[in-house]
Amino acid sequence: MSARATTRPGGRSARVQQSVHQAVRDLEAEMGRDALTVPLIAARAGVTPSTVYRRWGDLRELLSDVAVERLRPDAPPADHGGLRADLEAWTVQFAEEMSSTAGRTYIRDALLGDPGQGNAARCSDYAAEQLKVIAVRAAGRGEAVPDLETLLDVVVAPLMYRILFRPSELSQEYVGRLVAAALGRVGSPSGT
Amino acid sequence: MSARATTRPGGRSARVQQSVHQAVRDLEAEMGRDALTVPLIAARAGVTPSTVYRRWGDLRELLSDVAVERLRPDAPPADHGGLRADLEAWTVQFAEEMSSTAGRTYIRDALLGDPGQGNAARCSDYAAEQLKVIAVRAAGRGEAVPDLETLLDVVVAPLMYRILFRPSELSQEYVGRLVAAALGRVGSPSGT
DNA sequence: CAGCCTAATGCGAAGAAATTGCGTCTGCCG
DNA sequence: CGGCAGACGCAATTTCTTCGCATTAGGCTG
Repeated sequence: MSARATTRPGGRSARVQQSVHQAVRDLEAEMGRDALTVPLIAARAGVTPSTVYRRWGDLRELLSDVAVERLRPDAPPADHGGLRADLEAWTVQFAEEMSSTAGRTYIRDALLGDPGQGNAARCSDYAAEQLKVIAVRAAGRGEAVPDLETLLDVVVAPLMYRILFRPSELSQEYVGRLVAAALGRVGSPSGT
Repeated sequence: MSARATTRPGGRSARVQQSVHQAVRDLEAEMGRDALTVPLIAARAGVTPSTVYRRWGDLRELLSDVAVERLRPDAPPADHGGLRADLEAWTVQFAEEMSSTAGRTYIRDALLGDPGQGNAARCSDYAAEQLKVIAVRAAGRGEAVPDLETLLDVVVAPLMYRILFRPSELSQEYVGRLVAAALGRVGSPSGT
């Protein structure tokens, strides 16, 4: 289980978590991610190392928590008036963010320090939520929309696979082809 | 770059690498992966910790190396007489191996301790090589075969995405659907 | 085949990080 | 207002990590 705020926003636990997360972000920007250590972060956050170890277990889990937080979308997908436009815009932005050096690092961090796969699932849920918004919006316009599972399989999965396993450029044309493939599968069966 | 045998098979370096790799496999089986430490592995391998640190840098990279080694296919894909049968058989086996607890751990280890993405790329290359064998074999029979990039996008990527990000069962029916989707895309454009 | 040369390993010490027990304090709840 | 549970600070201990130096194995040349 990840360390989430279990107390109210004003509580001490919440303050400590916020302070530690902020320390991670600051130090990451200042000295680079590989220079991070628990004692260093703790000192910057104004807490003792043992506090960090007790709450997060180890550095990997802490970084995983921070990374997931950074991967959370900050706004609903933009509305471009049509399913294809919405999908393409969202996918291009997604690909850019995730394939950047920082994005890849966050994904890897999120995947790594993650005993129960919970953080990885949250990453996927973020994408799924965004896609669902697009899908519902399109359905409201009366458009036929691909299944959510299909979108994840056809659009998101290939992007993430390339980002994680096959360092290569993700051209806009390629992204467009993925979206086209998804749109060609309206109504396809899904599920595992 | 990963620590590979740069000397001849009989050299001392090669012996040390083999010994350390074997120690990792043994200890992983005996005490569980989370109990592994560099000093522990070094002691079992009959070397000093500093040797391990010098050759591999840290525990993550060592585990990454061992994981990639374990993910290497031990045999070419079986020949079932037809493209669809070959693809389905290979994909089912791939999905089973990779979604097992051990498989997931190896994938994560391979991804993690990997500065230049080299080990992750090797994982992808393993799958690509196997698929290429199947594709060439089918082409030799005169069958129309999907592009290799398409196979990776449509078959491998969704499997890996689900394994890494969405802990769920991979039914044989689902695998069959992925293969069917790939076969329906014979001659599709590819590339990034 | 003998002897040198490079590179990797062993060893040991010093520094840093991780783990743990115990006392204290915060803040929630009766 | 006072108790109680959980979280935190502190400090000692253990373990891991890094580094310089000496040694040795194995390749390479003459």
